[in-house]
Amino acid sequence: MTIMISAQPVEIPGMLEARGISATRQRREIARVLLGKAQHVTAEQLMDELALHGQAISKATVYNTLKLFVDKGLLREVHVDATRTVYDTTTTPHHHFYNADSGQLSDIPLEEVAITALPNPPEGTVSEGVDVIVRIRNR
Amino acid sequence: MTIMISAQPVEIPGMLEARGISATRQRREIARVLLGKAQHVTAEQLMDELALHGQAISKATVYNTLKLFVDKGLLREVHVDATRTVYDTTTTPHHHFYNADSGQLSDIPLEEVAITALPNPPEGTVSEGVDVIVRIRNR
DNA sequence: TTAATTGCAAACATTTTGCAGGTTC
DNA sequence: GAACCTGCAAAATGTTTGCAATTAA
Repeated sequence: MTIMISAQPVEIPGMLEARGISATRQRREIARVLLGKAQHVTAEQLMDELALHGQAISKATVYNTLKLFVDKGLLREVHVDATRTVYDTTTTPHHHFYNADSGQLSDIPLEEVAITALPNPPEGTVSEGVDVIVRIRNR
Repeated sequence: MTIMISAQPVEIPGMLEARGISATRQRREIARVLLGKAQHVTAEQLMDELALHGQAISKATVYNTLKLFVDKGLLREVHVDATRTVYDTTTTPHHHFYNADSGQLSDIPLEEVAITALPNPPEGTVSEGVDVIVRIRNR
């Protein structure tokens, strides 16, 4: 049996510091689990995942950290379901399929959607971005 | 002072029955407040509005009725904010501006958005529709 | 008169908060 | 050692549920 003590890449603390996030143990752990691969995760799924690896982190800290990572541009929130917030590790602009049957989200690369007409934002406002959600259902 | 007792159009009960909804007092009242004009309303706003007209309806019934109206195609749910469900009285396909500062939603008519490329839905799924949300911010 | 509907209060689920104790620089 | 961070438990929010009383067909 192999015992893995802190098998995290050296890059993680650096990546956090680069965003002005001090790299505490909990934040490194969450970064290791979440970042580095494209995925959509809820707070609960993250807590389960952490617990599975014997790295349980309190609810408060998980929520604090998710919010911090969103503020610092490491994560994006996606709202498709009224009940929970999904955190998306892909922070560059892109779109989503949302499977209404399974609740699953999947990414659509930006270049696969072409929007050739859009109205101007109302007076006094500026556009921050466009989200396209293609609602799908199992056949 | 004018006392208005049940100043609702005759059409409402008919509109409800046409959808297989029996027209109870509460449902007629909610239909009267909501339907017939394009708007975006939360459950709480609806309850406040009803209370304001001396027609308070219990939370359970408001939620039951909103869900019923959605099932029967009189309303659409919109999810832009993690915390609450917004009910949209416009049930035909269209898109939205979402003001992240004020939380305000506004409609974009279908024809003002042109999408000229979209990927095919994943194997085993079919598309149910496309929602475009233009996130805006006060200048 | 039988089934459907309502309303209350309690239950739920997710997220936030207050604060005491720990950690970091 | 000062500021920041964590974790617990409790609070807050929005929504749902169980069930007895009421209303509708």
